[in-house]
Amino acid sequence: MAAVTELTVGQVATRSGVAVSALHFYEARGLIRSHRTSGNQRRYGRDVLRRVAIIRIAQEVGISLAEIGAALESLPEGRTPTREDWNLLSTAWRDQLDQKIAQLKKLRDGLTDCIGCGCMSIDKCPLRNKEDRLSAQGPGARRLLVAR
Amino acid sequence: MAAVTELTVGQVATRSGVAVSALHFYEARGLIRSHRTSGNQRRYGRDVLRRVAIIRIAQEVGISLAEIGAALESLPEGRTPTREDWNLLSTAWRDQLDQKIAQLKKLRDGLTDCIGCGCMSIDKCPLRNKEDRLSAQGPGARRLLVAR
DNA sequence: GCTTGACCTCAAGTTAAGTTGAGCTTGTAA
DNA sequence: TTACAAGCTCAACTTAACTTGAGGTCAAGC
Repeated sequence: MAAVTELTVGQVATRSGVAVSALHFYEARGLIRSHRTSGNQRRYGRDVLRRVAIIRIAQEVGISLAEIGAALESLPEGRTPTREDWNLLSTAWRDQLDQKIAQLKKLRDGLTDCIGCGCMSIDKCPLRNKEDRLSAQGPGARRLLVAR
Repeated sequence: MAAVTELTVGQVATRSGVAVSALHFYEARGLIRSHRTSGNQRRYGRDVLRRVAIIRIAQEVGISLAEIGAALESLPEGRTPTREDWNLLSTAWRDQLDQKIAQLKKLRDGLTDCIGCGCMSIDKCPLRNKEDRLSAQGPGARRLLVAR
């Protein structure tokens, strides 16, 4: 064990808590990169750990891999985020998280208001009316699922 | 147009804002029920509107169709919720929503703390360490977050 | 030098929640 | 009575994020 500069997939998997297959997958999606040994095996620099950590955090925030990839890509030279970059990314992602939280809170308040009210009787419930409004928006109105 | 007691799929779709195909799907999953005309077309009682409204609300809370089905099923006689039942369901679901909100808040606070900190150096970040614990749950796509 | 565990590639499977399409039947308004 | 919108069934497709498996290679310890 001389220089511990290079990591195998297995080592990255162990240290990051992400399956080998997931790492392959991220690489195929362009989220991480590796170079190969003469025997065609992947070797990673240590910065891959940071990258993977960022990916997982962003995923928890609810960001899709595609968006994460775009965010990383949009960094100058597509580099692994420095501390400065990370501030930008995490701030943006925190804002998204804030929005999501706010949305869920609104829904919860709706639910709370509904408990014990006459909602189920007919037509009065704010939650249900919200539904109605959606259907009233034109012929063949369809409720579109908002992308995450 | 005598008794307006029975609804066709199309009518239910229009009034609930849910696509016909989705109604078929819910029926296949046992979430709603219909009876058939002599010509094999579906007819629904009006209570289906209430059921569908409940299903959509629960989905928005982040409950899966399977869980929604189980909840409805667990009602005595598998009936469409009365106001009393609805109180139970909505209370339970609100609690789940509360938990989800709390979880996201924790994540946000973690992100906030991380902004500008030395997280990216190595091993110190609370978010990263949390990740380590969080690995390995099961095959297939993992739904980490609330949809929408 | 051989065995064994870690790797490699590529294709196909998985889950959720529906949608889309083909081919055929019903119901209703003119 | 006929046209045509609305319904029916069933299979296959969709997206995201991976996992699983088959069939074959690499590397390291004994």
